[in-house]
Amino acid sequence: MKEFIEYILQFGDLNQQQLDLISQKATELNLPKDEYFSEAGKIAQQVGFILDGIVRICYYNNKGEDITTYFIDENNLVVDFESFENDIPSNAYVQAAIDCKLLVFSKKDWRELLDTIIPWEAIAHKISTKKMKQKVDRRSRLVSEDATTRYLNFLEIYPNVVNRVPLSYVASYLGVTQSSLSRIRKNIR
Amino acid sequence: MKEFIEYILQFGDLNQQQLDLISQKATELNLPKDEYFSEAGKIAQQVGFILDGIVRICYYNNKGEDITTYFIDENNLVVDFESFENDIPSNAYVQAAIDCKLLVFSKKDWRELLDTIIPWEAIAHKISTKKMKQKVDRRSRLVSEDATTRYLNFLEIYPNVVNRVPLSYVASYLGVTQSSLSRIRKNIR
DNA sequence: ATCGCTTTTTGTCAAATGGCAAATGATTTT
DNA sequence: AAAATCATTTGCCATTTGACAAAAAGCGAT
Repeated sequence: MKEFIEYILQFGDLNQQQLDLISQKATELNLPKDEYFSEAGKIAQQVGFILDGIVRICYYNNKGEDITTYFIDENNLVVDFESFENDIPSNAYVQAAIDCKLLVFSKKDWRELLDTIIPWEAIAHKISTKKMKQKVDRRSRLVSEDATTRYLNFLEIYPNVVNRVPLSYVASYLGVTQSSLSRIRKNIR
Repeated sequence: MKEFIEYILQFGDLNQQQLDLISQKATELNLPKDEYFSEAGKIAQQVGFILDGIVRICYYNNKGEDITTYFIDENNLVVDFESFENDIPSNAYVQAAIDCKLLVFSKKDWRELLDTIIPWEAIAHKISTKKMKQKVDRRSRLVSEDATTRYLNFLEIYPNVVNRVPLSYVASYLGVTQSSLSRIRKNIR
């Protein structure tokens, strides 16, 4: 819980009473590898914070290939805000890439926090904006680089991910085949 | 102005008095081709709405190449919300890809609207979330497709852009060289 | 129409990447 | 430990794309 408190205090000030209220709403959730946190076509029902593990965002392209578009690791929020806030179906899967331990807020509780804690909305908004911006920037920089540069960039951005998830997830994130990525890794060594 | 009113009413209800107030704050701006609406390293100072023209978001990668990461065309908002709201430097250029006519709100006026018109914040938030989500999705889908598919997809998403901006902008957006894109176009015909 | 400039197309060749299949390695189950 | 299963690496060849340079096309100013 401490990690989450620290996380949100980066985005705004809250007093002890408010922090206690937030703590009360959080529940722990163990999400085993391969299970979904939320699914495409369904409305996101919860906000999560990763205490331990790695989650990936993915979808199936028109060839039916499973494409990872993002990784989220420890001490970060997991939520499709657009789906969650507006009650519209998400267009991506959020799946545990490895066994995860999450802190979870239900939509009901999250909305209660919004109503009760005045700065909460501003904090949530800041987090959401910052995270989406980060995602746009990261993915934008994937397009115009060669595969090796993309991989090196990936290592910088996600130092704690590469050796914990299957190669195929990283390959689809980078937009190369698994065999190409394997060769790229060989050349770097 | 009518276009802008219609645009924002998609995201929430406002009465006539509120709409008038908004109209008063808007000023028209002609932005000639190649001029910047906002620049990397500087704090975004205004919100724009494109009445006519096309704007592109771009940056320089570590090889010094000019990379377009996004196009924005008529009847859409132009703003780096993260920079604008938090007064932090932007990391991208926003440039007129062709001559543009914009509706512009200064930061001061925009904040006055936030203070005066209660639903304004929620509307701005919805727009910002939706636009960023769209951007993430569009760019995500660029990585895992081959160049021809990416181009066809571009045509669908930006039917009004392709013949109005230089080929080189489209090429860097798609992550291919200008000559490759030229060949791809030839093969499609 | 012509000149000068920019943009786009094309040619040639080299390098990067993909597709497929087999081999190797790692992990789990029996 | 052996078998079964899954993940990763490698080989081979075809295809795509990039790099570079030259030609062609488009466009505005005169």
